[in-house]
Formats: sequence, C-alpha cells, structure tokens
Amino acid sequence: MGRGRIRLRKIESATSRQVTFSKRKNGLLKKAYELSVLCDVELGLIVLSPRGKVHEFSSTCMQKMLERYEKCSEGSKTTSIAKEEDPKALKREIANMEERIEILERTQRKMLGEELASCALKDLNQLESQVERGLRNIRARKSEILVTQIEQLQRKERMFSEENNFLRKRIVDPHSVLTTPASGSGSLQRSEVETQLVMRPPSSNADFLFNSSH
Amino acid sequence: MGRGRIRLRKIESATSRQVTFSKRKNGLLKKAYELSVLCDVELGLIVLSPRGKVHEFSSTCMQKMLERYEKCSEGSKTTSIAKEEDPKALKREIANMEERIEILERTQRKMLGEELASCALKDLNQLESQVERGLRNIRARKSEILVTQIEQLQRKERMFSEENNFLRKRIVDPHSVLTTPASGSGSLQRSEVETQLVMRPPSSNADFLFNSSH
DNA sequence: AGCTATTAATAATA
DNA sequence: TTATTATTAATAGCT
Repeated sequence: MGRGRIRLRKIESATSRQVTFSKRKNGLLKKAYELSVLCDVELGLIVLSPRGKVHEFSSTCMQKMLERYEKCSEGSKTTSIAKEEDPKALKREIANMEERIEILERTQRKMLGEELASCALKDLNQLESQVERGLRNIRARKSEILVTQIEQLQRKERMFSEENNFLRKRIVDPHSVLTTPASGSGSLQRSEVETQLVMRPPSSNADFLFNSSH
Repeated sequence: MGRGRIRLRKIESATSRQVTFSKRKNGLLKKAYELSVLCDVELGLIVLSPRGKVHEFSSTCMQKMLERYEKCSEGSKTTSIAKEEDPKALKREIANMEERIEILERTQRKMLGEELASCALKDLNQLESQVERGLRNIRARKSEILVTQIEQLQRKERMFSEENNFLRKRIVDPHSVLTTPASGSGSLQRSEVETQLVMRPPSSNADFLFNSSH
C-alpha cells in the first residue's frame, strides 16, 4: 500500500523509519483494538520503541492479561517464568523455612530450659539425656584445651629452666662456653603462648549463642 | 474493507466471529511482524482466543520482551508486580532465612557437644553455663511433674483406702449403712490418672528434637 | 479454505 | 508531527 511496495527489512533512513514507526504503530494498535472488540477476545500488544518508550494496548488490564498468558502458556515453562523466579514457589519455600526456623527456635528454647510446660515427662527425659551428653562433650573439650595448655606451659617451663641453668653457668665462668646461643632461636619470649586460664565465670549471658531474636 | 463496512462491535454470529477472528488475527500478527522488522523495535503481541488458546508474536523471546516491559513500566508499580510478588525481594528474604537457619543449627550442634573444635575456651565456658542452666531447668521441671504425680497417687491411695474400709464394714454388717455410694461418683477408676514413671532411659536417640536434616 | 469487490492502511511527499 | 494522495494490503461477504 502506498506509492509502491517496500522491502521487508529495516528502513535505513532514520527519519523515514521514525515516520513509518509512528504510522504503523497507530495502525497496529487500531487493528488490535478492532480485533478485541469484533471477536471479543483478550489481547495485549506491547511495543518498545528504540528510545525506550512503551506503547501498549490491552483489551483488559495489561497485568491481568499477562497473568492469564503466564497461566495459559504454563506448559512451555522453558520460555515462561523459570521456576526459580516463580513467586509462588518462592513463597512456598519461605513458608517451609519459616516453619523450620520456628521448630529450631522451639528446640533451642527447650534445651535452655525454657518453655518446658508443654513437654511430657518422656520428652523431658530425652531432652535431659541429650543436654547431659552435650554438657559432657563441652566439658571434655574444655579439659582437652586445658590439658594442652598445661603441657605447653610445662614445656615452656622446662626450656626456661634449662636456659636459666645455662645462663647461670656463663655468669660463674664466662669462658666455659664456646658458643653463645643465638638470642631468640632457642629462647622463649614470654608472650609466645596465649593462655586462657579463665576457669568459668559464675554466670554469663551467653548472647553469642543467639543472633537477633534474643 | 471488504464488501461494505462493518460496525465496530462484537460480531453476533459465532461462526462469522470465528472466521473474522482467524483472518484478522493473522493480519495483526503479520503487521506486528512487519513493524518490528521495518522499524527495528521490540514488540510483543498476545491474543487469547475465547477457547483459551494462545496466539502470540514477539520480535525476540516473549519473556525477555515482558521483562523489559516490566522494567520500563516500573513507574506504575500499582498495576505492576507488587513488592510481595517481586522475586528479587523474595530471594533476598530466602537468603536471610538460610543464614538464620545455618546459625541456629550451628548453635544447636554446639549445645549438643558437636563441632566444638572451632570454639575458644571462652566460648566453651559460656556454652557450658548455658547448658548447665538448661539442664537444671529440665530437671526441675521433671521433679515438678513427678511430685505432682506422686501427690495425685497419694490422694488416690487415700481414697481407695477409705473406700476399702467402707466396703469392709458393709461385708461385716450389711445393714449398718443406709445409703449405698453411687458407683463412680465417689469411687475411682483405675485408669483415671495416667502415670509416666519412666525415670530415664539409659540412652535415647532424641530424634524428636530434629526434623528433617538429621 | 478460496474469491473478489470494497474499504483501510500507508509510502511518498509536502 | 500532520495532511494529502496514489497505491497496495486487508478483509467482509460469499462460495
């Protein structure tokens, strides 16, 4: 139509292209409208102009249109919204995690001896043995650390003692030794080993166990 | 166009409407295609036929089209995807919850005496006092329950004893009493009180503490 | 589905 | 952008 045919390819002239875009866009919107009215169908048309402007027509609300479209083309999930992006699935996941958190928190409160009113005696017995076992392990680990530290200190003690003997001898007879032990190579610095011999505070708020809700 | 004009309103004849739909739909798709090529614009057209069939044309992938559309028309968030439905926000929430769960689980493992290698002595001390307190509370609650049950049993015992005395008297002298105590009103059924005098199993797998991951 | 008389769209132009 | 107009394209009413 018009004064001669045109080839179906991108119009080179930017001006001409802009003019054609404007005209044909209007034509397309009009035809879309006519189809929706004449045949009573739902229809959505979206045109994104190169400059980022949006032109659209929808027989109903565009969002509703798109929702129905998503629903209808659910079979071809490949091109449709990926499962990973599906708000429904994400919400389900969130609900699951909320439940999980709730359970974890309840368990933790019980282990700390709170909220025990709802527990039957049987539950309390299981809880008790669990916590007892935990306590035993904690104490065992503590002992382990302490023993290690003691051994370390004993080793240090021995070396200091030896070094002292050596130094004492040098003072009594400065010429009795040929080699001077290099400072630092065999000797120990006082701060080399960090000791943590705090046995246990009488009562401590163990906030480090929790994060936000406590 | 065609043999005379038509009014722009829903075509009454179902057959005629169907024919017109088919023809005009093709025309519209063709024009959409032409516009996209000639003017090099992104464009999407969706037609939902009354029977639920989907007809569509998109210059690129329809999903990409729609994504861009959502992005472009972000200003009108009212009709667009609500915040509640925004996959990005939902994903962020999921990430937070995952972290929360991770922390809760780590804490729980530590309270059960597992995974203590990473704990410093200071942490172990705090952990120990927490767990000790929990254990004390659990045992206190257990005692409470046991004491209650014992009291209940003692009351039962007393009542049974009284009833026995009464019955014994009736046997010795059937006419010494005027009223027969109504069966069940003052007497006790053996199964009325559930006792749970399991003191503590020597070792129990307290699976009830956990849900799925253990 | 085809056919074709008609109308509608639009390319070139201003 | 808008208007004009010569042409082509789309399609309504029939088969």
